[in-house]
Amino acid sequence: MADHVDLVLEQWRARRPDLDPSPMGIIGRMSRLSALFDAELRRNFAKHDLDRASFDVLATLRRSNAEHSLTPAGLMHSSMVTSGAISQRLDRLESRGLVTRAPSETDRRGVLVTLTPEGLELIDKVLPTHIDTESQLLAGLSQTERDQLADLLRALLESLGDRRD
Amino acid sequence: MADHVDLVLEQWRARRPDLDPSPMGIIGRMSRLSALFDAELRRNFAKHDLDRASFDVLATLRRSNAEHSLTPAGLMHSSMVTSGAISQRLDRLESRGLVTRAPSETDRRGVLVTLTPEGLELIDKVLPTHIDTESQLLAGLSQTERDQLADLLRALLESLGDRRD
DNA sequence: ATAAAGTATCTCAGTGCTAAGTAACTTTCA
DNA sequence: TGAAAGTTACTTAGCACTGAGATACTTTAT
Repeated sequence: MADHVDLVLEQWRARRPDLDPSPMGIIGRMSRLSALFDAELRRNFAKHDLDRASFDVLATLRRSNAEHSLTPAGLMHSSMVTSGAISQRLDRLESRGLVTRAPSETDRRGVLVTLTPEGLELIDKVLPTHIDTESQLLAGLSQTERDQLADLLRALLESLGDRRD
Repeated sequence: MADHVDLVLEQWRARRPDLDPSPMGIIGRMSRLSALFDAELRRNFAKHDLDRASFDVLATLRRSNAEHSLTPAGLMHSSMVTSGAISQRLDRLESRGLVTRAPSETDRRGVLVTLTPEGLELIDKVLPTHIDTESQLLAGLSQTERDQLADLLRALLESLGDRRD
């Protein structure tokens, strides 16, 4: 069995036999899988008039605490995008009435972002379809394989400094 | 041991115990790893006055055949971006003198993209540093773990229809 | 008390992508 | 042969992100 990356590796070994392209066997595959996942998840978001960026923010607020609230900095750390991107995402969500921004009560620089009832309703509607979509994307692996894969990915993330906070 | 995604899974189980978030244990981790990989690889490309998009095109041409040539459609399939993105990437590379575009001899709609000597020199200089960077990103896994991971990712890609062509 | 350093958020110009549409050409098939 | 369908590459508007910088506030250190 062979996928597209196997072809790429073969080509490199033919053209540049002096280099060892094996790291691409992991990083190249991860990159292709991410692109495939993104395309499929985007299709589902579009059905609900959402995009990945908005979904990420709504979902992060939904799971954060019982009040469904978080600071922009908290959203930034969870999403791995810059502060500018968060500001713009919040502008869009706020103008659609899905989140509110309120001044922090303890820090006058700070802002508290909270899901509105409309935001809560939307994310609770989309979430099950999102998990279904993800589940279908993984349907080609057995439960054992999925567990092994999750463990290896966790080990890799930890080795790169990814922590709980 | 726990990474950021373990926290996310715990939060979902607390807020929505009716849903099974386990698919995120794979798809969420893949997404975080891709973001970390991208950031690190970009740092290396920038040292050589390149970006990921340009590197992808140059590398695909470099490994494709002895003439280092390919059609825009071939580049598109390999890169998983739209035809418009390829046109724009080629505009940039052509204006920097790293590739040429010539009319196809067999199909008057077609174009043949070829590395210039400057393009070849650049990609051959960057390639070893790129592989080094990738190798360091994977240094936290043993060789056995890397092989297991590559096999699982290949199986997943194949189940999603990724083929050699 | 105050200066310096640090933090939180936002703004904006520049960049590269997608989606949709166009134009030119090739293939299929009645 | 000729019309319809398919392919190839390109153009453009719109979008979301980054990186740099600005502003306002808080913490630290003297």
